[in-house]
Amino acid sequence: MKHLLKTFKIAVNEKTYVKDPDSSELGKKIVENSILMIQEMGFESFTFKKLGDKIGSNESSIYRYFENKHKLLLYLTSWYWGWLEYQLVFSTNSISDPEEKLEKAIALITRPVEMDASFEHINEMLLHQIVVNEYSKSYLTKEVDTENKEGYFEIYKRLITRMFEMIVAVNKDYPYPHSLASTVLEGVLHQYFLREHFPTLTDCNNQVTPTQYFTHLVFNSLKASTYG
Amino acid sequence: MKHLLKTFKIAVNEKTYVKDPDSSELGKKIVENSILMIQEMGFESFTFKKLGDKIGSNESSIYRYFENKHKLLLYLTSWYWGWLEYQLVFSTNSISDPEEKLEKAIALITRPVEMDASFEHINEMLLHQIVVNEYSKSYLTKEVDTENKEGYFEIYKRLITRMFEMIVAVNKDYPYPHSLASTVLEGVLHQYFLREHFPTLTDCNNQVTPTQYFTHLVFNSLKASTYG
DNA sequence: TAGCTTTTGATAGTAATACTATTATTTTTG
DNA sequence: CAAAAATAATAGTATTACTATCAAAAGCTA
Repeated sequence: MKHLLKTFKIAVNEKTYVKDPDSSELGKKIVENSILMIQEMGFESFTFKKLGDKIGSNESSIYRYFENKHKLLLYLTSWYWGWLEYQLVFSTNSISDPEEKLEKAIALITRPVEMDASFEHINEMLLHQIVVNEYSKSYLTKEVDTENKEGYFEIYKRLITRMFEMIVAVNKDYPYPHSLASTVLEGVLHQYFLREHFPTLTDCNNQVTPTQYFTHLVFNSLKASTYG
Repeated sequence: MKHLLKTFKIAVNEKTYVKDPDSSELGKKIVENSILMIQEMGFESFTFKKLGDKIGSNESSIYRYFENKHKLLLYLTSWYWGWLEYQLVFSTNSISDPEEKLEKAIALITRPVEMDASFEHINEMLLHQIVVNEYSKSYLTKEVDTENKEGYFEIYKRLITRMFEMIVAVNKDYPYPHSLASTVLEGVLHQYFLREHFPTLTDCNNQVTPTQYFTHLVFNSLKASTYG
């Protein structure tokens, strides 16, 4: 995907970082290599000490950018959702037919991630893997309500709301548009996870895409006026 | 729910424990109080040391029952899925009509949990909360493939397979029965979570139940022969 | 380019976690 | 009652997740 502006920036909640990692080389190195390391060793094993060693920098320097690894995860995943939202808006904006628009939106949200050369220090495909494997951990915490109030999940919520609006535009009488939107957003991560680790629990594989499954799911839910 | 046999026992993978917690008073105390504590403070803050203090027992004694808290979580969640599976089989067994059977199955899986007096040391409602908040963490790990091979997720997989079979029995031409089954099982936990922490992202509330939403979702997917 | 500010690095230190090992004590049971 | 099993107590280790302090380097500015 090509951007018109070279200086285009994904805006994430400023509370996720102490110092904007986009503002320095070290900051970008922290983000770039944290993506590589979290994907490689998993969020649990990942530490700022190890990251410091890897980038030839000091643990204490990393703490000047992110309070802790939880906040870093919030930063990375917010960035991902912001990036996805940008693509969603960009590519559905001009479509006026509601069904076509929703179909396009589902395709975009469920498709395999492609690299985006606009952000040199971010490997979007690895970041997608991180979102699949770790995103739930960012909200399945005792602090979720506080953090929600502080706006850490705004982008994700906005994305779901956009899907909600597109669903309503197709069928204003469908009774569960919020739940359907959140099911798709969360469900697609789950199907990608299952395809990798529990292939017998999903139909998604080399022949069948998550896009086909979720398109079928959503449109048949919306066509129906019976049941429930 | 009443059982005919007082000695009825949910069978979980023996590898989850070092010594069967059902085999002693201390074991039952560990299980009972770990449920209370994990629900209260969250899995991350929960430690064997704190549990030991709470039950007036020693940390080292707890290690003789469970290798670590991850294994304890696998034990607790496996127990929950085993308990749910038992209820599912029990209450759908006698139903011959496939649609009615599937409808009953969805209702059971999506309904709010009721207490079961057969297991005195287990608070099923709190355990359900734990499954909602922590289950993903048991498989979103770097060890998932090894642990899957070792059978730690067998009961959950069997539950999904049972749902899969019921779906196929209703419509053998539906192209995504595995994905639909896994979406319902995982999605219902998610909807319960959203209802609690992100009410704007779900339609489930005091008026609308997860059962209604998922019943609608599944049956309209199965009725359709078009799309996708 | 000297001098000031900002950034980064190095070192040290703390409380807690997640264990393991050993030994002592209590409880069970044959 | 003795032996075995279970539990408790204590100590110890490596690692984590930080915080604090000070030194060095880089950048910027008069």
